Amino acid sequence: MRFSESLKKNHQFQFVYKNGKSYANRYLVMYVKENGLGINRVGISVSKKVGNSVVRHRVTRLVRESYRLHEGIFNSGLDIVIVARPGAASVGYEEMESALLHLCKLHHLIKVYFYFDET
RNA sequence: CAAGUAAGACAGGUGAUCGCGGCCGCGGAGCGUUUCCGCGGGUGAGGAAAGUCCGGGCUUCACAGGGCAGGAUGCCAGAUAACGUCUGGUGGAGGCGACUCCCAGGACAGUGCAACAGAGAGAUACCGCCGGGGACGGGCGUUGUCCGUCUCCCGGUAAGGGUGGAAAGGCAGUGUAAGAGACUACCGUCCGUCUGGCAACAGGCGGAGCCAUGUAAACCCCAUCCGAAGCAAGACCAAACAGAGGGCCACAGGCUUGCCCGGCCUGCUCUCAGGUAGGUCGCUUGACGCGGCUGGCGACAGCCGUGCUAGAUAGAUGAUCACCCAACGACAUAACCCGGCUUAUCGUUUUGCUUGUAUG
Repeated sequence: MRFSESLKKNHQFQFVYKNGKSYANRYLVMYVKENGLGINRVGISVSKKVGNSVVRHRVTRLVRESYRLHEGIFNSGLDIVIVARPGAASVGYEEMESALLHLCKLHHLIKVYFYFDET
Protein backbone atom coordinates (compact mmCIF):
# COMPACT_ATOMS: atom_id res chain seq x y z
CA MET A 1 0.00 0.00 0.00
CA ARG A 2 1.29 3.37 -1.02
CA PHE A 3 0.94 5.42 2.13
CA SER A 4 0.62 2.78 4.85
CA GLU A 5 2.38 0.07 6.75
CA SER A 6 0.99 -2.74 8.86
CA LEU A 7 1.09 -3.24 12.60
CA LYS A 8 2.89 -6.47 13.42
CA LYS A 9 3.98 -6.86 17.00
CA ASN A 10 1.69 -7.83 19.79
CA HIS A 11 2.83 -4.94 22.00
CA GLN A 12 1.90 -2.47 19.27
CA PHE A 13 -1.63 -3.85 19.29
CA GLN A 14 -1.78 -3.69 23.07
CA PHE A 15 -0.64 -0.05 23.01
CA VAL A 16 -3.47 0.94 20.67
CA TYR A 17 -6.04 -1.01 22.68
CA LYS A 18 -5.05 0.71 25.91
CA ASN A 19 -4.55 4.27 24.69
CA GLY A 20 -6.74 4.62 21.60
CA LYS A 21 -10.35 5.59 21.08
CA SER A 22 -12.80 3.01 19.84
CA TYR A 23 -16.06 2.87 17.93
CA ALA A 24 -17.99 -0.18 16.81
CA ASN A 25 -20.81 -1.28 14.61
CA ARG A 26 -22.36 -4.60 13.68
CA TYR A 27 -19.38 -6.13 11.89
CA LEU A 28 -16.26 -4.27 13.02
CA VAL A 29 -14.57 -2.59 15.94
CA MET A 30 -12.06 0.21 15.20
CA TYR A 31 -9.37 1.53 17.56
CA VAL A 32 -7.45 4.68 16.58
CA LYS A 33 -4.36 6.31 18.15
CA GLU A 34 -2.14 9.04 16.75
CA ASN A 35 1.43 7.88 16.20
CA GLY A 36 3.16 11.07 14.98
CA LEU A 37 4.98 9.29 12.11
CA GLY A 38 3.26 10.94 9.17
CA ILE A 39 2.02 7.62 7.82
CA ASN A 40 -0.78 5.31 8.79
CA ARG A 41 -0.20 1.88 10.31
CA VAL A 42 -3.05 -0.58 10.08
CA GLY A 43 -3.56 -3.83 11.97
CA ILE A 44 -6.36 -6.30 11.29
CA SER A 45 -7.36 -8.82 13.94
CA VAL A 46 -9.71 -11.74 13.30
CA SER A 47 -10.16 -14.19 16.15
CA LYS A 48 -11.08 -17.85 15.97
CA LYS A 49 -14.58 -17.01 17.05
CA VAL A 50 -15.24 -15.67 13.54
CA GLY A 51 -14.65 -18.98 11.78
CA ASN A 52 -12.10 -21.41 10.49
CA SER A 53 -8.92 -20.51 8.68
CA VAL A 54 -10.55 -19.95 5.30
CA VAL A 55 -13.20 -17.63 6.71
CA ARG A 56 -10.67 -15.64 8.71
CA HIS A 57 -8.45 -15.09 5.68
CA ARG A 58 -11.41 -13.98 3.61
CA VAL A 59 -12.53 -11.44 6.22
CA THR A 60 -8.99 -10.11 6.46
CA ARG A 61 -8.80 -9.62 2.70
CA LEU A 62 -12.12 -7.82 2.54
CA VAL A 63 -11.07 -5.40 5.25
CA ARG A 64 -7.71 -4.77 3.63
CA GLU A 65 -9.23 -4.27 0.21
CA SER A 66 -11.78 -1.82 1.59
CA TYR A 67 -9.02 0.18 3.24
CA ARG A 68 -6.78 0.06 0.17
CA LEU A 69 -9.38 1.42 -2.22
CA HIS A 70 -10.09 4.37 0.07
CA GLU A 71 -6.57 4.94 1.32
CA GLY A 72 -6.23 8.35 -0.24
CA ILE A 73 -9.01 9.98 1.71
CA PHE A 74 -7.67 9.06 5.15
CA ASN A 75 -5.87 11.45 7.46
CA SER A 76 -2.24 10.58 8.10
CA GLY A 77 -0.23 9.79 11.22
CA LEU A 78 -2.55 7.24 12.77
CA ASP A 79 -2.34 3.74 14.18
CA ILE A 80 -5.57 1.93 13.31
CA VAL A 81 -6.62 -1.48 14.61
CA ILE A 82 -9.65 -3.11 13.04
CA VAL A 83 -11.18 -6.10 14.84
CA ALA A 84 -13.71 -8.28 13.05
CA ARG A 85 -16.74 -9.46 15.00
CA PRO A 86 -18.34 -12.88 14.45
CA GLY A 87 -21.12 -11.41 12.29
CA ALA A 88 -18.55 -10.46 9.64
CA ALA A 89 -18.09 -14.08 8.58
CA SER A 90 -20.96 -14.08 6.06
CA VAL A 91 -20.59 -10.54 4.72
CA GLY A 92 -19.88 -9.52 1.10
CA TYR A 93 -17.51 -6.84 -0.06
CA GLU A 94 -20.00 -3.98 -0.38
CA GLU A 95 -21.33 -4.37 3.15
CA MET A 96 -17.81 -4.54 4.51
CA GLU A 97 -16.87 -1.36 2.65
CA SER A 98 -19.84 0.56 4.00
CA ALA A 99 -19.18 -0.70 7.53
CA LEU A 100 -15.58 0.53 7.36
CA LEU A 101 -16.53 3.96 6.00
CA HIS A 102 -19.19 4.32 8.67
CA LEU A 103 -16.61 3.86 11.40
CA CYS A 104 -14.28 6.30 9.67
CA LYS A 105 -16.94 9.00 9.84
CA LEU A 106 -17.48 8.34 13.54
CA HIS A 107 -13.74 8.79 14.11
CA HIS A 108 -13.57 11.86 11.80
CA LEU A 109 -10.68 10.27 9.97
CA ILE A 110 -11.61 11.45 6.52
CA LYS A 111 -9.79 14.43 5.13
CA VAL A 112 -11.85 17.54 5.31
CA TYR A 113 -12.12 18.40 1.64
CA PHE A 114 -13.31 14.89 0.79
CA TYR A 115 -15.90 15.19 3.50
CA PHE A 116 -17.24 18.40 1.95
CA ASP A 117 -17.26 16.89 -1.50
CA GLU A 118 -19.57 14.13 -0.41
CA THR A 119 -22.08 16.44 1.25
C1' C B 1 -32.96 -48.96 -21.05
C1' A B 2 -33.64 -49.74 -15.60
C1' A B 3 -31.57 -51.21 -10.93
C1' G B 4 -27.00 -52.26 -8.68
C1' U B 5 -21.67 -52.88 -7.83
C1' A B 6 -16.38 -51.60 -8.18
C1' A B 7 -12.43 -48.35 -9.66
C1' G B 8 -11.03 -43.60 -11.19
C1' A B 9 -10.86 -38.11 -13.19
C1' C B 10 -12.28 -32.84 -12.35
C1' A B 11 -12.95 -29.34 -8.04
C1' G B 12 -15.61 -23.63 -12.28
C1' G B 13 -13.62 -21.44 -17.07
C1' U B 14 -12.33 -17.05 -20.35
C1' G B 15 -11.32 -11.73 -20.92
C1' A B 16 -10.51 -6.63 -18.86
C1' U B 17 -9.07 -3.06 -14.73
C1' C B 18 -7.00 -2.39 -9.71
C1' G B 19 -4.05 -5.02 -5.73
C1' C B 20 -0.46 -8.81 -2.95
C1' G B 21 4.20 -12.74 -1.88
C1' G B 22 8.69 -15.04 -4.01
C1' C B 23 11.96 -15.29 -8.60
C1' C B 24 14.48 -13.21 -13.05
C1' G B 25 15.96 -8.99 -16.12
C1' C B 26 16.58 -3.63 -16.92
C1' G B 27 16.96 1.41 -14.97
C1' G B 28 17.66 4.82 -10.75
C1' A B 29 19.29 6.20 -5.38
C1' G B 30 23.71 4.20 -2.98
C1' C B 31 31.79 4.17 -2.73
C1' G B 32 30.36 -0.95 -2.04
C1' U B 33 27.76 -5.59 0.61
C1' U B 34 22.96 -4.90 2.39
C1' U B 35 18.72 -1.97 1.41
C1' C B 36 14.96 1.17 -1.10
C1' C B 37 12.11 2.87 -5.57
C1' G B 38 10.21 2.26 -10.68
C1' C B 39 9.22 -0.73 -15.18
C1' G B 40 8.74 -5.47 -17.67
C1' G B 41 8.40 -10.88 -17.70
C1' G B 42 7.13 -15.27 -15.44
C1' U B 43 5.19 -17.84 -11.18
C1' G B 44 2.05 -18.55 -6.72
C1' A B 45 -2.38 -23.87 -1.99
C1' G B 46 -5.64 -29.01 -1.59
C1' G B 47 -8.08 -33.67 -2.65
C1' A B 48 -8.56 -33.65 1.48
C1' A B 49 -3.63 -28.35 2.42
C1' A B 50 -8.04 -30.49 7.84
C1' G B 51 -7.87 -34.03 12.32
C1' U B 52 -2.70 -34.80 14.24
C1' C B 53 -4.15 -41.12 14.61
C1' C B 54 0.28 -44.23 12.87
C1' G B 55 5.15 -44.91 10.07
C1' G B 56 9.79 -42.88 8.07
C1' G B 57 13.55 -39.15 6.54
C1' C B 58 16.14 -34.98 8.88
C1' U B 59 18.12 -32.42 13.54
C1' U B 60 19.79 -32.20 18.59
C1' C B 61 20.52 -34.83 23.10
C1' A B 62 21.78 -39.57 25.23
C1' C B 63 24.78 -43.62 23.57
C1' A B 64 29.17 -46.87 31.65
C1' G B 65 26.10 -50.75 33.52
C1' G B 66 22.02 -53.55 36.01
C1' G B 67 16.86 -54.19 37.21
C1' C B 68 11.62 -53.05 36.80
C1' A B 69 8.02 -50.85 34.19
C1' G B 70 5.43 -48.77 29.74
C1' G B 71 3.46 -48.70 24.65
C1' A B 72 2.01 -50.92 19.92
C1' U B 73 0.70 -55.01 16.80
C1' G B 74 -1.79 -60.06 16.54
C1' C B 75 -4.92 -65.94 10.59
C1' C B 76 -0.94 -66.86 6.38
C1' A B 77 2.41 -65.21 2.55
C1' G B 78 4.33 -61.04 0.21
C1' A B 79 5.22 -55.47 -1.02
C1' U B 80 7.81 -51.32 1.23
C1' A B 81 12.58 -46.82 3.78
C1' A B 82 8.88 -48.10 7.41
C1' C B 83 3.93 -48.83 9.15
C1' G B 84 -1.38 -50.05 12.81
C1' U B 85 -0.72 -49.10 5.43
C1' C B 86 -1.17 -51.87 0.81
C1' U B 87 -1.55 -56.59 -2.29
C1' G B 88 -2.81 -61.75 -2.88
C1' G B 89 -4.80 -65.82 -0.27
C1' U B 90 -7.32 -68.79 4.11
C1' G B 91 -11.50 -68.93 7.48
C1' G B 92 -16.23 -66.65 8.91
C1' A B 93 -20.73 -63.34 7.79
C1' G B 94 -24.16 -60.99 4.04
C1' G B 95 -26.10 -60.80 -1.13
C1' C B 96 -29.75 -64.34 -6.88
C1' G B 97 -25.17 -62.04 -8.59
C1' A B 98 -21.12 -58.46 -9.68
C1' C B 99 -19.15 -57.80 -4.94
C1' U B 100 -18.81 -56.16 0.17
C1' C B 101 -17.68 -56.58 5.51
C1' C B 102 -14.59 -58.85 9.83
C1' C B 103 -9.89 -55.24 16.74
C1' A B 104 -9.55 -63.18 12.94
C1' G B 105 -3.31 -65.54 18.66
C1' G B 106 -4.21 -68.20 23.64
C1' A B 107 -9.94 -69.65 28.09
C1' C B 108 -6.48 -77.64 30.71
C1' A B 109 -0.79 -71.01 33.49
C1' G B 110 -3.52 -68.15 37.05
C1' U B 111 -7.17 -64.36 38.82
C1' G B 112 -11.79 -61.80 38.08
C1' C B 113 -16.83 -61.09 36.15
C1' A B 114 -21.51 -63.32 34.23
C1' A B 115 -26.96 -58.63 36.33
C1' C B 116 -32.18 -60.20 35.96
C1' A B 117 -34.88 -64.55 35.22
C1' G B 118 -34.82 -69.68 36.47
C1' A B 119 -35.57 -75.68 40.45
C1' G B 120 -30.63 -75.62 38.65
C1' A B 121 -25.09 -71.92 35.38
C1' G B 122 -17.80 -76.01 36.55
C1' A B 123 -24.62 -77.29 38.40
C1' U B 124 -29.97 -79.00 39.04
C1' A B 125 -35.32 -82.73 40.14
C1' C B 126 -39.88 -77.24 40.27
C1' C B 127 -43.82 -79.25 37.22
C1' G B 128 -43.92 -83.70 34.59
C1' C B 129 -42.79 -89.17 33.45
C1' C B 130 -41.60 -94.10 35.73
C1' G B 131 -40.67 -98.03 39.71
C1' G B 132 -41.15 -99.60 44.92
C1' G B 133 -43.35 -98.87 49.85
C1' G B 134 -47.36 -96.91 52.97
C1' A B 135 -52.41 -95.18 53.80
C1' C B 136 -57.39 -95.02 51.98
C1' G B 137 -61.43 -96.69 48.68
C1' G B 138 -63.52 -100.36 45.36
C1' G B 139 -64.05 -105.25 42.47
C1' C B 140 -63.00 -110.51 42.54
C1' G B 141 -62.40 -113.22 46.55
C1' U B 142 -60.11 -115.28 51.27
C1' U B 143 -55.78 -113.98 53.78
C1' G B 144 -53.82 -113.12 48.14
C1' U B 145 -54.53 -110.47 43.43
C1' C B 146 -56.30 -106.39 40.22
C1' C B 147 -57.83 -101.19 39.64
C1' G B 148 -58.01 -96.11 41.33
C1' U B 149 -56.63 -91.84 44.54
C1' C B 150 -52.86 -89.01 47.58
C1' U B 151 -50.51 -81.45 50.75
C1' C B 152 -47.15 -89.23 52.52
C1' C B 153 -41.98 -91.81 52.10
C1' C B 154 -37.72 -93.92 49.15
C1' G B 155 -35.52 -94.17 44.40
C1' G B 156 -34.82 -93.66 38.81
C1' U B 157 -34.90 -90.07 34.66
C1' A B 158 -33.06 -85.41 31.41
C1' A B 159 -37.75 -87.25 26.54
C1' G B 160 -41.60 -82.85 27.42
C1' G B 161 -42.96 -77.75 30.04
C1' G B 162 -40.93 -73.19 31.72
C1' U B 163 -36.27 -69.36 32.41
C1' G B 164 -32.07 -67.68 29.87
C1' G B 165 -27.13 -65.28 25.44
C1' A B 166 -25.89 -70.26 27.12
C1' A B 167 -29.31 -76.04 30.43
C1' A B 168 -23.67 -81.00 29.01
C1' G B 169 -23.47 -82.19 20.68
C1' G B 170 -28.10 -82.08 16.75
C1' C B 171 -31.82 -85.08 14.44
C1' A B 172 -34.09 -89.89 13.49
C1' G B 173 -34.40 -94.80 15.18
C1' U B 174 -33.32 -99.11 18.50
C1' G B 175 -33.90 -99.76 23.44
C1' U B 176 -36.33 -99.14 28.34
C1' A B 177 -40.54 -99.34 33.95
C1' A B 178 -39.61 -94.34 32.20
C1' G B 179 -35.28 -92.65 30.08
C1' A B 180 -30.23 -91.66 28.71
C1' G B 181 -24.31 -91.92 23.01
C1' A B 182 -26.63 -97.02 26.59
C1' C B 183 -26.53 -98.63 21.11
C1' U B 184 -27.00 -97.46 15.42
C1' A B 185 -27.09 -94.24 10.63
C1' C B 186 -26.18 -89.14 8.95
C1' C B 187 -24.22 -84.27 10.32
C1' G B 188 -20.96 -81.67 13.84
C1' U B 189 -16.55 -82.02 17.35
C1' C B 190 -11.81 -84.09 18.78
C1' C B 191 -7.51 -87.40 17.72
C1' G B 192 -4.37 -89.98 14.19
C1' U B 193 -2.80 -90.49 9.25
C1' C B 194 -2.42 -89.59 3.85
C1' U B 195 -2.75 -86.11 -0.33
C1' G B 196 -2.43 -80.86 -2.16
C1' G B 197 -0.32 -76.09 -0.62
C1' C B 198 5.87 -71.96 1.17
C1' A B 199 1.95 -71.27 4.83
C1' A B 200 -2.87 -70.10 6.97
C1' C B 201 -5.78 -74.18 5.55
C1' A B 202 -8.64 -77.65 2.47
C1' G B 203 -10.00 -82.65 1.09
C1' G B 204 -9.89 -88.16 1.78
C1' C B 205 -9.47 -92.42 5.12
C1' G B 206 -9.52 -94.52 9.97
C1' G B 207 -10.62 -94.06 15.10
C1' A B 208 -12.93 -91.92 19.81
C1' G B 209 -19.50 -91.89 22.01
C1' C B 210 -17.75 -86.66 22.89
C1' C B 211 -15.54 -84.81 31.22
C1' A B 212 -17.73 -79.62 30.80
C1' U B 213 -20.13 -72.47 29.32
C1' G B 214 -19.03 -67.30 27.77
C1' U B 215 -15.86 -63.06 28.29
C1' A B 216 -8.93 -61.75 26.62
C1' A B 217 -12.75 -53.82 23.40
C1' A B 218 -11.29 -57.69 31.95
C1' C B 219 -6.39 -58.33 34.23
C1' C B 220 -3.19 -61.61 32.04
C1' C B 221 -0.01 -65.27 28.94
C1' C B 222 2.75 -65.97 24.34
C1' A B 223 5.30 -63.99 19.86
C1' U B 224 7.34 -59.62 17.33
C1' C B 225 8.79 -54.44 17.47
C1' C B 226 9.91 -49.71 20.06
C1' G B 227 16.01 -44.58 23.26
C1' A B 228 13.82 -39.35 23.88
C1' A B 229 12.20 -34.76 22.02
C1' G B 230 10.78 -32.16 17.87
C1' C B 231 11.97 -27.03 12.41
C1' A B 232 9.59 -22.56 18.23
C1' A B 233 14.36 -29.16 15.93
C1' G B 234 18.96 -27.07 15.22
C1' A B 235 23.48 -24.15 13.07
C1' C B 236 25.72 -19.37 12.37
C1' C B 237 26.10 -13.83 12.57
C1' A B 238 25.11 -9.27 15.02
C1' A B 239 23.28 -6.42 19.11
C1' A B 240 21.67 -5.35 24.19
C1' C B 241 22.13 -6.28 29.44
C1' A B 242 22.55 -4.97 36.05
C1' G B 243 22.40 -6.53 39.50
C1' A B 244 21.27 -5.67 44.88
C1' G B 245 19.73 -7.50 49.69
C1' G B 246 18.38 -11.46 53.04
C1' G B 247 18.15 -16.71 54.65
C1' C B 248 20.17 -21.82 54.93
C1' C B 249 24.82 -25.30 55.41
C1' A B 250 24.42 -30.68 52.99
C1' C B 251 19.31 -30.44 53.30
C1' A B 252 18.87 -29.53 47.99
C1' G B 253 18.93 -28.73 42.51
C1' G B 254 20.23 -30.16 37.37
C1' C B 255 21.65 -33.99 33.71
C1' U B 256 21.55 -39.17 33.00
C1' U B 257 15.31 -43.00 28.71
C1' G B 258 9.58 -43.27 32.43
C1' C B 259 11.10 -45.23 37.58
C1' C B 260 14.84 -47.46 41.05
C1' C B 261 19.98 -48.69 42.01
C1' G B 262 24.30 -46.61 40.27
C1' G B 263 27.08 -42.39 37.85
C1' C B 264 28.33 -37.08 36.63
C1' C B 265 27.92 -31.78 37.59
C1' U B 266 26.57 -27.46 40.54
C1' G B 267 26.53 -24.14 46.41
C1' C B 268 21.14 -23.68 46.90
C1' U B 269 16.85 -20.78 47.85
C1' C B 270 13.68 -16.28 48.75
C1' U B 271 12.52 -10.99 47.89
C1' C B 272 13.07 -6.52 44.99
C1' A B 273 14.58 -4.27 40.45
C1' G B 274 16.05 -4.26 35.15
C1' G B 275 16.72 -5.83 29.94
C1' U B 276 16.72 -8.31 24.90
C1' A B 277 14.35 -11.53 21.76
C1' G B 278 16.97 -8.73 14.98
C1' G B 279 18.98 -11.29 10.62
C1' U B 280 20.90 -15.53 7.52
C1' C B 281 20.68 -20.75 6.81
C1' G B 282 17.64 -25.08 7.67
C1' C B 283 13.65 -24.30 3.02
C1' U B 284 12.47 -27.28 -0.98
C1' U B 285 15.44 -31.91 -6.53
C1' G B 286 12.26 -35.44 -3.81
C1' A B 287 11.89 -43.19 -1.11
C1' C B 288 9.47 -36.61 -6.89
C1' G B 289 5.85 -36.09 -11.25
C1' C B 290 4.71 -37.73 -16.40
C1' G B 291 5.40 -41.25 -20.63
C1' G B 292 7.29 -45.94 -22.47
C1' C B 293 9.43 -50.97 -22.01
C1' U B 294 10.46 -55.43 -18.99
C1' G B 295 9.27 -58.83 -14.66
C1' G B 296 5.11 -60.07 -11.31
C1' C B 297 -2.08 -62.47 -10.57
C1' G B 298 -1.18 -57.95 -7.72
C1' A B 299 0.83 -54.34 -4.14
C1' C B 300 5.39 -53.11 -6.46
C1' A B 301 10.36 -53.32 -8.59
C1' G B 302 14.10 -52.38 -12.51
C1' C B 303 15.64 -49.65 -16.92
C1' C B 304 15.17 -45.57 -20.53
C1' G B 305 13.41 -40.71 -21.83
C1' U B 306 11.57 -36.16 -20.06
C1' G B 307 9.96 -32.10 -16.56
C1' C B 308 11.16 -28.53 -12.31
C1' U B 309 5.78 -27.18 -10.30
C1' A B 310 4.75 -21.88 -3.66
C1' G B 311 8.50 -21.24 0.06
C1' A B 312 5.67 -16.86 3.36
C1' U B 313 7.53 -15.53 8.88
C1' A B 314 2.18 -12.20 11.59
C1' G B 315 2.24 -14.75 7.35
C1' A B 316 0.90 -13.65 -0.02
C1' U B 317 -4.75 -15.91 -4.21
C1' G B 318 -8.72 -10.67 -3.21
C1' A B 319 -12.31 -6.78 -5.39
C1' U B 320 -15.36 -5.04 -9.60
C1' C B 321 -17.48 -5.89 -14.56
C1' A B 322 -18.90 -9.02 -18.88
C1' C B 323 -19.84 -13.84 -21.08
C1' C B 324 -20.32 -19.36 -20.81
C1' C B 325 -23.06 -22.67 -17.35
C1' A B 326 -28.58 -25.92 -14.18
C1' A B 327 -25.41 -23.81 -10.32
C1' C B 328 -24.32 -17.39 -5.22
C1' G B 329 -20.48 -22.86 -6.53
C1' A B 330 -19.51 -27.80 -1.47
C1' C B 331 -15.79 -29.01 2.23
C1' A B 332 -11.87 -26.33 3.27
C1' U B 333 -5.81 -22.30 3.30
C1' A B 334 0.85 -25.06 2.72
C1' A B 335 4.24 -23.44 7.48
C1' C B 336 10.55 -28.91 7.44
C1' C B 337 9.38 -32.92 3.95
C1' C B 338 7.34 -37.66 2.43
C1' G B 339 4.08 -42.70 2.83
C1' G B 340 -0.71 -43.95 4.87
C1' C B 341 -5.26 -43.75 7.84
C1' U B 342 -9.64 -41.13 9.48
C1' U B 343 -13.19 -37.37 8.95
C1' A B 344 -15.88 -33.19 5.86
C1' U B 345 -17.78 -32.39 0.87
C1' C B 346 -22.11 -28.95 -3.89
C1' G B 347 -21.91 -31.33 -8.07
C1' U B 348 -20.09 -33.00 -13.15
C1' U B 349 -18.14 -37.16 -15.64
C1' U B 350 -15.47 -41.90 -17.53
C1' U B 351 -14.75 -47.17 -17.59
C1' G B 352 -15.33 -52.44 -16.19
C1' C B 353 -18.77 -55.97 -14.28
C1' U B 354 -23.70 -58.14 -12.38
C1' U B 355 -29.08 -58.83 -12.53
C1' G B 356 -33.69 -57.94 -15.20
C1' U B 357 -36.39 -56.51 -19.73
C1' A B 358 -36.42 -55.83 -25.14
C1' U B 359 -34.03 -56.91 -29.88
C1' G B 360 -30.68 -59.96 -32.87
